[in-house]
Amino acid sequence: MIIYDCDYIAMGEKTVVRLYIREGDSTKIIYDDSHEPYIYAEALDPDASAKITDLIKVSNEKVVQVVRVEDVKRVYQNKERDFLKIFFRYPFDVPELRDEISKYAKIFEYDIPYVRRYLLDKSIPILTPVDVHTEERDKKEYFIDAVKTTAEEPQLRVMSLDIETYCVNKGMPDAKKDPIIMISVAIGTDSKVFCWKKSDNAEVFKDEKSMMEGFLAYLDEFSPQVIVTYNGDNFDFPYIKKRGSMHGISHPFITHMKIQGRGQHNRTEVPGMVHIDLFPIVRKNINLSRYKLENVYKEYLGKDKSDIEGSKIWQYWDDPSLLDELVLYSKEDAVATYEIGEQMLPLAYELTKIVNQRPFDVSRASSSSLVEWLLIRQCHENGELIPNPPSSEALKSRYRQTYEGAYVVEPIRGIHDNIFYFDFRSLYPSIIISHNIDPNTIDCDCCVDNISPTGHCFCKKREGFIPSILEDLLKWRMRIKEKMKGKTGLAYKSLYGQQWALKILANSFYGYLGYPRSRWYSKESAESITAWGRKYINSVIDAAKERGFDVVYGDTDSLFVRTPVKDEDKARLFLDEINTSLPGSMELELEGFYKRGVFVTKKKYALIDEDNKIITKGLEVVRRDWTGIAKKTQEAVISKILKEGDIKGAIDLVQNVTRDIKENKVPVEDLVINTQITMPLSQYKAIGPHVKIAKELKEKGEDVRVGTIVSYLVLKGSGLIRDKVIPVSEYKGGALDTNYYIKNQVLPAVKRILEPLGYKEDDMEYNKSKQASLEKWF
DNA sequence: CATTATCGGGG
DNA sequence: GTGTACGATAATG
Repeated sequence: MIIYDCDYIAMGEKTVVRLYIREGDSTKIIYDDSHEPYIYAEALDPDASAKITDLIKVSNEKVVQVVRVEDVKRVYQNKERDFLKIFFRYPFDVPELRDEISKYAKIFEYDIPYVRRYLLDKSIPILTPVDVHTEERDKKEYFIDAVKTTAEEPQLRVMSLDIETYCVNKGMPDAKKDPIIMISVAIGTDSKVFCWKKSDNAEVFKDEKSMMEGFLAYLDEFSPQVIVTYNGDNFDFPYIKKRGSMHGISHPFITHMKIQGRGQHNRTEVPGMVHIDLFPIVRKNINLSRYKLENVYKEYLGKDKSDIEGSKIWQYWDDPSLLDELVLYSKEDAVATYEIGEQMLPLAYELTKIVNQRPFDVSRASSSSLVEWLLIRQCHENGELIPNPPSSEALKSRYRQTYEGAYVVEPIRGIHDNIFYFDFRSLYPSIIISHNIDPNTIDCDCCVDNISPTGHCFCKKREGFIPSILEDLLKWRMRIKEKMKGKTGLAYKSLYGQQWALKILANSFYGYLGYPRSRWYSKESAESITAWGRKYINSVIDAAKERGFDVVYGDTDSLFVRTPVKDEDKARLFLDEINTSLPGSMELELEGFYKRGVFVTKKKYALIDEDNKIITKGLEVVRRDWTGIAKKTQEAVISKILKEGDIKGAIDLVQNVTRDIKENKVPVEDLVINTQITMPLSQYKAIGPHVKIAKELKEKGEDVRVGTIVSYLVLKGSGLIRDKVIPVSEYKGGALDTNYYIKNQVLPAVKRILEPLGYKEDDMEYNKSKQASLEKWF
């Protein structure tokens, strides 16, 4: 069997953990009431223990009190000390009483979510095959014994889910009025669409409610352990809950669904089902210019799928001759989601196993959180107290202090051909290990020969907590890479996921040390790492130059070198030489070859590979509140530069666009600006153009609400932008503010690329440069 | 210059 | 859930 999820409930006087288990083909729940919530505290007052024991508080007509207090010894900051271990009945009693307790003692481990606490204390392995000893009590199975790992490796049942909704209005659908018209699922290559209009390619129901019930019956029958969605946290799941409750559907999927977070950025889960939202995972782990499902499917999996513009979906639903196209589109969305899931789930599973927390949490965690959970686990296993997170004052001051970051070579600006991209990926982990960098080894009084370029000394006699964990991770990764050799299929996939997960974790330690919210924050450590890093990358840059490479750009751990022709042997030779000279686990890798690149400034460049695939860093900004003309012009400029290597051509292109704008040759739809209303109109302190229009439309009795997208044009005039805007719906021709469209839309979009290459705004604007020189002349 | 507001993904 | 995102950019104040 395999434990794939867990949560807790209050049952009578006890807190009971529910472990969700896959056994053979079925799912079951095992209960555990043997773990009490607790925190630690260090007494400030000789009577602290008695005073804390006597604490009592009435909150919401419930009596909250401490269950008991024990005296314990724990290691904290390298010393064994006396602490109080304070027990509670329920996890939510902790926040009720912790301020009171703080009056008598300094509290520790008071903010560790209960399920985390449980998994930590009991060492329950998640997603690892186990045998669990249980006994039956009150017709429920109770966990009694430690788990034993077994060799059996059951697969979790995975299903993807996607919904389509009906929405005529501008903006995103509103669950209060816009119904769900289709629900699609995919399991492997099988897929299915539930809908409520006649179609031969879907399972048809009489209305939305019965369609939802049909879907839920299917869900019960298949009972997946894992549901993958694309942005289900913020859209599909909350939408289903809302519509389901409105219809009075009583099903755990509807009634027990928990939506955490507010407004945007939710986390949505259903007890006993692991909801993996692929959108945040893909965004964190793959570099793309856009993250629409369609883009990810094409750029990451190399597959096409049909696309229907969101605002037009209702038309496909209303027109019986188009309905099947919508059914197909919906089905393809579910299939694409499933396939992306197949690629990303091994990583999510392996991260889950390494940090041993719930897959739901792990799949949504930042890499700094993952590192922290790993450190917490190790710290706990060492019998030490977990350091507290920073207080809000400490946090503020941490955010204020900055330090010198990585070495970034100012790029040779312009277009370069035949670029090899070297990556120094394990640079920072290697530095941390070889120099034993840790908040607790810094500035010891016993060593003098391990001093960072910033002047901090790190102890060589005592291995640091962080370097030791990091070293284990890297060794582990090397073992996995050995095992991968000769493996195929599922075994390979799982190992690949494992080494990927380990790499992500190892590469996050530096960031963790410099991240202000970290429990093991150490600015001095972080800046010593970057200082040593600058030293190493510089030595590699020097070596590259010595061998006749043109170093075009370098940042932190990466190096772009230009060669007259693509000479892979030369690149490999250089790599081998460098790697024999580098210490320990430090390794330079040849990550790729690009036939052309344009380097603009630090952190801003675009590259094109031999398959004409373009990747950009820091340049492209695609936003809904940009006009079509700005987006199109930026895209054309990047493409012109990379595909034709023609900067002059790009300048001409921009000049032509500005001319077209001045001569009113640009279609009006390319000049429309779309901006969303995000709060009630009365709450706005700054009245932007879209708010001004929204207020006017509301006056006229139009349906304007939170979520409405206002589409407007900017008319010729003077003063603030909001004083010269008009809703697209009311535009009947008339002079548009060509200057605004040029100065505030098109030029800013292309300036970020062309200006650092030596061109001025005036060079890009039609007639401008000529006029300026003429004026001078006369 | 400081403050306020919007973007992303989803239909 | 014993934890509430973020970094960049534009317009107003």
